[in-house]
Amino acid sequence: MYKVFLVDDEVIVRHGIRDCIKWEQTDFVFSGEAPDGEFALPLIMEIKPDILITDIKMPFMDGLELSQVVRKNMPWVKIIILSGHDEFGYAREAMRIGVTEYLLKPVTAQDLLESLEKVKDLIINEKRERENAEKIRKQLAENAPLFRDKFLSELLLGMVPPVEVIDNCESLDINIISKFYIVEILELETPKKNASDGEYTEVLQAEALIDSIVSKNSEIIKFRRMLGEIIVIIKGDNLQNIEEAAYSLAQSFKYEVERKTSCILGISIGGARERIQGITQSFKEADEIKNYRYIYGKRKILGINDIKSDMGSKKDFIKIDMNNTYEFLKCGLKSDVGSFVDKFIDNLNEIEMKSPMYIHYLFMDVVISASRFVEELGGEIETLLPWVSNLESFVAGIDSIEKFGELTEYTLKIVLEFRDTRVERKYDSIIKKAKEYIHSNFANSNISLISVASYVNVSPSHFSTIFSQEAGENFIEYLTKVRVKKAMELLKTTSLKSSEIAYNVGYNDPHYFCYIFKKATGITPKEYRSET
DNA sequence: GCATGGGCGCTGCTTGTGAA
DNA sequence: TTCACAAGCAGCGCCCATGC
Repeated sequence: MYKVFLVDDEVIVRHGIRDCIKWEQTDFVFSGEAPDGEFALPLIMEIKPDILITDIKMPFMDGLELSQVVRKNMPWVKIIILSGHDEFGYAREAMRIGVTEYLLKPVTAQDLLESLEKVKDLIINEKRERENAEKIRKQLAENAPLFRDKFLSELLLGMVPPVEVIDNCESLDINIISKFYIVEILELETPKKNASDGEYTEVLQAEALIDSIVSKNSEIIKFRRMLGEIIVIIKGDNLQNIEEAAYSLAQSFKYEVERKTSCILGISIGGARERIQGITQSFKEADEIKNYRYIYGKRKILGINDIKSDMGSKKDFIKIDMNNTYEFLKCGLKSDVGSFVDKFIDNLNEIEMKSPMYIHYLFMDVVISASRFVEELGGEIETLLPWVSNLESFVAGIDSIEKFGELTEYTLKIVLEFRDTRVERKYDSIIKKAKEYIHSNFANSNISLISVASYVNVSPSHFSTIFSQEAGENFIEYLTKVRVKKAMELLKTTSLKSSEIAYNVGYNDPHYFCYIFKKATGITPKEYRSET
């Protein structure tokens, strides 16, 4: 019910409104009346009505003055002005004050009820908007850690304009302002192969150790980009000090993590850069340095200065187009493998890059291209070339260009054979596209067979049939598998409640999520989280 | 308060069939 | 080969209850 308070100096008008409307048949209750503004004010303060109906011309305090005071002290009260003055000045003043309705006398019960209904709708809408805003605010607060990581990831990639960076940092309580920045990428690896061996626990323990170091230094912003990869942004006012701080910090991380856990920690350090945009530049350098860790060793702390000489020779290095291998795998013939590899080796001779380090690097690139290609065809490179699972030690055995040529030829032939066995599967591209769509949208609870079928331009029933045939499982089974896998990751790597994880992986009902999780894994989310 | 389980009903998915 | 249609069934969300 909405409380209505009436102010009018004419008794007849007051009684007319009070008695002519059958208040009990409406959503309104007549909560009080007064002959002028001054008399009305204390009553309004006490009764706290939802709607105030007031005449304009009254002794002591008129309707506009009263409206002004009420708007100031009780902004939620909606005001309906009754006036016998059809003058623009009054209406304009009423609008300036924020009066909701303006009615000209004489007013019938029907007119007033219509106005009251309009005001009621306004109150309901405002209430709904307030509730929605509160809900959104609450959700934002709950998901703040996720937003923080997402925002910082985008900052690294240069996707956020500087003005937005500062605004977002303020709202996320991140102190970003500094003269210089250095980005470090920390990569954690465990010797164990799967989660059940306690890999997660080891990685989480290592992260906790890194956290304890970071928490002692206010000049560091740290976040997790993905499981096992931590980004550290170091701030500093002085070029020399910030570089020293970055190396010293990296050593502290490495010492603590490798002494207290079985994790291997590799650290890539970008150059010191000025301005907020410099964070992206420093990150790009650190990211590039990551590639060199395959050459220099995974356990190393590598900075931009450590590899500058090698980066300089890259202009020659790029003469060998890395995409060639991938393109050859897509279109080449088995009979052409020999000549393709010969051409590759000729290029190597031409640019005089015969050191084992570069040969190892090139062979790795061949394997990476092959691996990418096989995966796109739905296969696994380890099945075709078992030594890939121990690539580093395998590559270390390549000691000449001849050996490199021999192994490259063998690798390409195996992958081409595999490719030729797959060409018969004509739905591969549709299934692949569908799976990619599912992986990008599984968190959306509205994803459905129909939406995916529409995305790949196939009718739902036909899509359902070919998906089951080609993927070996039906659409729902696949979607559930993707969701449960993500949920397992979130359970182990975040402190989100299981209900929040349910929403994050696309289930609107935490209970149903729990049921599905148990069905898929044999244990409940809670039991899974507490497992070590 | 949160996680989980049981039950119920609606919705959407799967699958078989037939037509274009 | 692709699609539409229909029947049956599983998925999903909601409500209520229980245990921690």
